[in-house]
Amino acid sequence: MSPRAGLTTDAVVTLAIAIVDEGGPAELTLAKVAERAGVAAPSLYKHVKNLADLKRLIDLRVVREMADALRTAATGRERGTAVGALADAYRDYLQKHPHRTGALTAAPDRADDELSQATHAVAEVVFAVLRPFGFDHAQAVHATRCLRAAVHGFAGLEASGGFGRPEDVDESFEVLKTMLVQGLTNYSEQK
Amino acid sequence: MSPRAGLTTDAVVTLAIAIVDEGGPAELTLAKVAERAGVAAPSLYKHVKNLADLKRLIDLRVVREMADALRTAATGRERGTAVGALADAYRDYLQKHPHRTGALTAAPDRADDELSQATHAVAEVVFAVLRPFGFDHAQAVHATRCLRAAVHGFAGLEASGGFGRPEDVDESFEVLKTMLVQGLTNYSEQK
DNA sequence: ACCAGAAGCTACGAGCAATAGCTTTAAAGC
DNA sequence: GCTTTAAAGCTATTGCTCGTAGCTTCTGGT
Repeated sequence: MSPRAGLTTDAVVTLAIAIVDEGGPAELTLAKVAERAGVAAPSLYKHVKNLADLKRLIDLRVVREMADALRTAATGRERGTAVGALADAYRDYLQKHPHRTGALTAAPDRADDELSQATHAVAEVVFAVLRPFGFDHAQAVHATRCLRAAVHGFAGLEASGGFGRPEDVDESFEVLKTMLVQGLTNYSEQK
Repeated sequence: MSPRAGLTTDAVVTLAIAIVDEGGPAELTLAKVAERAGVAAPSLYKHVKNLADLKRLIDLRVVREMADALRTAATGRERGTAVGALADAYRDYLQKHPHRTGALTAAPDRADDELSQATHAVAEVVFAVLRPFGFDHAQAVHATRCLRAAVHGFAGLEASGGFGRPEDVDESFEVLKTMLVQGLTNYSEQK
């Protein structure tokens, strides 16, 4: 089944992610992946359709990892605690892998079922966490968008070095979490 | 002073931004800019140091435009109204130019005075809007980060097509604005 | 032992950024 | 009005990248 038993698609993706993590998405090049794999560049096409496909596979893995991280963080917690844990997990992930922000920002191609499902899985976790707040469906969608936007925005800006000032970023994030929990509570009580 | 009186640096940047607006940042190439300018590619180097420099000039213009838009939106308004206007203006700008999100996400190089000053100008507007809330300096920094993160996150996700569901995005943004204004108010009253 | 297919290779073409070095043109000074 | 000078443009070239074509080699199954 696999002569030389060398590379696999997963291994290529792992090497590619390492390059992204080290130098950012712009540094990703098939030539560099091939070098790390100890292989000539064209050989990669046996495992990956092309560069765009490789990027898609990276996004897919990142989104799935994030979904897992969020699920883990949310289990066994409720309401404000769960929201806070979700936010912390999201931020932690991007702190550890700041160059992966793009994978979580890009909208999945509508025709890409695998990736669409993976991003859907992320939304599912958030939905589940918001359930105890008692939103109706439309409200839950609005609340999910707000939560995701705020946390993703914060973590993304932090990851790209957008917070230049010396003030403690952890404290800023605490303020944000408080705002969100209070905001969600108010939103669920009103109307 | 200018033989042929053809191109200027500003004109090159304008053409480049048009390309970004049409097809996204990945589509930007010196060859395409040259084609639109009616000039051979190497001629561009008389007006721009290199591709990275061109990208920096694009970012600079975008950040300055955003600062202007926010300033305009904030003038003559106060507290909640001003915060809402700021948020709307930020979102409006990225709705009209969805491919410019990157310019507002990237942290300015610390050594780049011009760009640093431009981003500082944006923060100044937000600071000014938050002044009536009576925050101390550290609080103002935290509040600015939260406000920016939430609005930028929302507008950025919307710009990249991240809100797939049919529910009204305007309404989601109204919810977010309400949360922010209430959150800022609470934050200013507590402690 | 053999054979089919997967995994690797070399060679090549096209597109892009960037540099070198030359030519043209327009503005400024006399 | 002519000359000078420097900016603005050009062609040629290099190096890097993605991607394809086509060949070779190794492996696993029968």
